[in-house]
Amino acid sequence: MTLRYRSVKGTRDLLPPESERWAEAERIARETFRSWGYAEIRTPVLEDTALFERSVGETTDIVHKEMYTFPDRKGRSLTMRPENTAGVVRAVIENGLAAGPMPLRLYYIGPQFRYERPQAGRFREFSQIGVELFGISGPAAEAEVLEMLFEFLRALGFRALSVALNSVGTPATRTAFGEALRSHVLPRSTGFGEDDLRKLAENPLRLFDSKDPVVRAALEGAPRTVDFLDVASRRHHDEVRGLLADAGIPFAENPALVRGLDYYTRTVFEIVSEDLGAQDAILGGGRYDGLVESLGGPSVPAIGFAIGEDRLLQVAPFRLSPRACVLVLPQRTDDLAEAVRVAREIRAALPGGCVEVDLSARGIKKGLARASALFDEAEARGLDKKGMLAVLVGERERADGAVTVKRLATGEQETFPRSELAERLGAAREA
RNA sequence: GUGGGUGUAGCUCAGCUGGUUAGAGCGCCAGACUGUGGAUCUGGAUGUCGAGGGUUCGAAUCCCUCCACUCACCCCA
Repeated sequence: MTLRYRSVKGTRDLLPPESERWAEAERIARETFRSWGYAEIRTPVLEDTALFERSVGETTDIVHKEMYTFPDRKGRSLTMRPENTAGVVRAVIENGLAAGPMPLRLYYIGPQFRYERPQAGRFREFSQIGVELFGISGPAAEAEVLEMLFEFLRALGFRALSVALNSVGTPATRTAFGEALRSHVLPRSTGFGEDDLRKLAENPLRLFDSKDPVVRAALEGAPRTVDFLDVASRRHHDEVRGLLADAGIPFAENPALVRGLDYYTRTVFEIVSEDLGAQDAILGGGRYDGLVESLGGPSVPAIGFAIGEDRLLQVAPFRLSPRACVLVLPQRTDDLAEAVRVAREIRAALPGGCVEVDLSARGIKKGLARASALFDEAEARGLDKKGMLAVLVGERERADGAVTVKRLATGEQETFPRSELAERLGAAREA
């Protein structure tokens, strides 16, 4: 099959009923975050390329080789955001929010772009649901953000997830740790690939992400980030763990956890799922106390996380709650106008349900056959199977000012005056 | 960027070591059937067999190149 047009590599169409699940997950996210005092922020997809080079880190792979960067018509270098924290921080500074009352609580939902080879769970256009909390340097910030996160995950039906936790300390401890790590690995680096040698030279922490057995072996007995923490970071980390335990949040220390973005300080965390492929991280986050200042704002501490919405939805156990559904079947096109009026009344009587008119008006038989097909798919489409009704509008009904209501699950049906429609359907829904 | 796998109808796939008009099931449309369902029967539409080139009397089938999809590395959500 040779299609003239197809979606761009790494992008995809989200079709019903999956698109309905996304909408529901986003609704739950908004409801949860709002109840904790977080408000939505929407920032542009396009930003100045330098913003990401400065924030995400010039030695990271994201900036190195994964950005959608291009010159606009005036020759300015623009980039489609590979993540949303940098844009949020830029917006917070630019609009004066960083100088306003703290804490500042924000969340976002939207598409992000990275120019990578697609594979299971990884796309060039993907969506993230993220949260950023500004202005709180104490461990209460970690506790709040993680407790809210777990409330959201539980609302999506997750039960067994645990968050992996580590501390990368301050930039100073990070540098010291990097040096120590390099001295440990360098003598054992024979057999390293080109990429790993580059990482060793530029950003040795990143070696922890490697799946190469040679690298893994070289990391045996390597120093750990926690051993290099300054006193304050050490205490901060201990307090975070205490607060998480108090809040009943399942977590596990992971000394090898090093996030891929350079701006993290102290706390970093992530959650992985066994039900995904090789790309198993469903969310990641951490503290970034220096980022606001380094992007030209005041010195404001901050913490946040980003959930990969595509991966989240792939493994989230929740299902759509069933909706009542009514199909109005005109016998012939002559009956269509009346059927549309009947449907209008039913919509008013059954808020939150769905009412469909069979616009093809191909006769009662075909209409009911179609209704049956819909009935079969009801559960997959998130419809309330038991409550599905067909409303027949034909010659006889119009002559008598009546409608016929048929319950699809049982086949029982009843004809009654149109004036009783709302009342009868209300009762039928209860039954 | 590197490697593996796969490309035949809307979907799932069959098509043996090359053989002439390219198939099945499901789905779709119509009729049987102008007022009662998931059934049945009949008919119909949709394919440059991923694309281009080569070998051959003859290619969906063999060879080459390219493209797309997919999985993994890398990296991350």
